[in-house]
Amino acid sequence: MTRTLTKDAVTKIGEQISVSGWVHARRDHGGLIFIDLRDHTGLLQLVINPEAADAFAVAEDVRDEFVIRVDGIVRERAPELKNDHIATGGIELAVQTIVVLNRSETLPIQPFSDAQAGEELRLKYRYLDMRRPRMQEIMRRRAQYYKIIRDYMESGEFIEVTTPIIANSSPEGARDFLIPSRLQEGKFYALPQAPQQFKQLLMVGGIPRYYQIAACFRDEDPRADRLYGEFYQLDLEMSFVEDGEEVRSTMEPLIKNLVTGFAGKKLLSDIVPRITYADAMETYGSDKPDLRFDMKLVDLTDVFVNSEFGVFKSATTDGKAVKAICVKDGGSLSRKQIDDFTIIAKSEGAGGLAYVTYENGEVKSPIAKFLSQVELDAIKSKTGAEDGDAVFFGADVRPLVNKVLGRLRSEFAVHFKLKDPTVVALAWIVDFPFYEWDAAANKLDFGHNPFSMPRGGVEALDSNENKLDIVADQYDMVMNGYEICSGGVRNHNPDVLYKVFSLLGYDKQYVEDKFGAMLSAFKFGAPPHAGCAFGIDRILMELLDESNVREVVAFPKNGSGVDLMMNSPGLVDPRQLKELGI
RNA sequence: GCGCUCGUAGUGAAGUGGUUAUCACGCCUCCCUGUCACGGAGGAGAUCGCCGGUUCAAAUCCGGUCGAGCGCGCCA
Repeated sequence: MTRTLTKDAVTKIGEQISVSGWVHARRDHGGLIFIDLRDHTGLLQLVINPEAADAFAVAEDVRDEFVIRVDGIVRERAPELKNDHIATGGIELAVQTIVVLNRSETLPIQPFSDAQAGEELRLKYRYLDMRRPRMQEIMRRRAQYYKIIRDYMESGEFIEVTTPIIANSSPEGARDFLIPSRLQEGKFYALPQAPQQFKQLLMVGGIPRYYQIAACFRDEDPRADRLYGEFYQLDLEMSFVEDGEEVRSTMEPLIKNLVTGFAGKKLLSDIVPRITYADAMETYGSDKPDLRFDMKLVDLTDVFVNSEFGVFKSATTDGKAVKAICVKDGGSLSRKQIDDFTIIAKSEGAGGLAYVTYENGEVKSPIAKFLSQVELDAIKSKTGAEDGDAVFFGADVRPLVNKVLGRLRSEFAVHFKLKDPTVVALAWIVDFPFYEWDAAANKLDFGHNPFSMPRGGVEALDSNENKLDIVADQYDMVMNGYEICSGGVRNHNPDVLYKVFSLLGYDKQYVEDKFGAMLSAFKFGAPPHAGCAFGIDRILMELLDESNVREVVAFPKNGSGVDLMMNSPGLVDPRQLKELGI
């Protein structure tokens, strides 16, 4: 007999059917046994009467999560016996035979309990955790998400190309996963951190638009929004594109559709703002601001040029700044809570956290006595503070002030619950600086991506006195404070590529050694091109309201890079090592 | 590498110096013919992550260590 799904049993009243699944629950009344049979479509109540003696004997021994096949007659339940809580609650299966297809030991975790097991156990027994409805839902949602992405890219005439997984170590960027070569003893492959060079070579190869849901591998410590080891990007590149806006406007509708159509959330604004990196840092203190709430940073440096308050006055010269954020209802914060925010400010490098609060038209503040009335009035008018609000200050070198207040802005938003989970705020952050100052190494370094084209080309590289002022047509997309995409207009000119590296002290030979394929390819008519890559695990996490990327991945590694289920990484046989010359 | 937090039956939790370490779920045995979170009676199950210290007395306090989560560094 063909197998019937539990959800389809309702259409077969009076018929004999065969159903397979797991024993979800068993209720033994002594002379009558009920079993809730579960398959991927739902639950179906089985009724086993003593008259079916063989089946009854089997049912007495069956336990939760046994895998069984049952035959029986579908019958409608009497009105008083119907169960509204399940889709098949109007019917039940009067069982004739039960076959145990597989037994189950008592599960080490209870997937169907309200109290969910700790993550360590869930990952060790992921195949059991996956039986939970929530995990089942996430797997299906992920597949739908992939389909929407693929359909969009295909309709935009992007060509899917699979690039090598066994590739080369790259000198810049994240730590590589290395693979020793057996045939070329002493040499190594590496797993790609991203298909960056391959996709650029596809452009030279005349592929007009490329995309791939690409596996990327990085041996860096994870975070809640960052997986260890491997993760997936929607990677794409477009040829003959000289302005990043073309990439941004091409991809924006997909992301909007994922937000509204796929996730059913509201867009904060249908117009996705373009914010320069410089403006983002000045206004939000972050290059990935959460725009669901305002709380902008206000520059008050001018107010304190002649201040009596030394801390502020001394921060008005030499590239320093006095800035503030106004926190609505901030006056409700307790002394203890302000102390906790002060600890956060200090952890970001601030010396302290000055503040004023407004209550019944009066200013209350530990620093009020150092401030003139003119200054107090300016603070109030420039920040727009009202009764009940608090204004917090940062006074130090400008980038540090931005960073500290940017962090506090996010923390205040969490405290005052301003991050509406039903709303998604998108933004493009554009014009990233090409170089940045690496304070630890005391040298110039690449800001984002050495393969992007500095605005102005070679001339800009030569003419700019301060190399930190050079920007690139390089852009990130930000979703609710998460960086979800990074891209740029690429550098397809060998001379410019030599030049950008030479400013960091790398000679021609170094560039040729490391990027030989790209350099020689660029000598044979490389079209201008631009692209980007979306972090699709992270986007899915945010769209499905998960606070941890591991929740949207079938078999993630834990924070120590260990697969608790498979026990990887593991030891290998010495003979394998010998064969590899290790 | 660093910081913060956590680690108690199979699972999830309670227990902040003092009897036999508590509860729920799960598990085992018996009873039960309309349950669907079935019910009833009984039972097993914990060297309180590990090592050391303080104390008359430690799950509880202290030090170390291992593991986990979050954050920083890192992630072109």
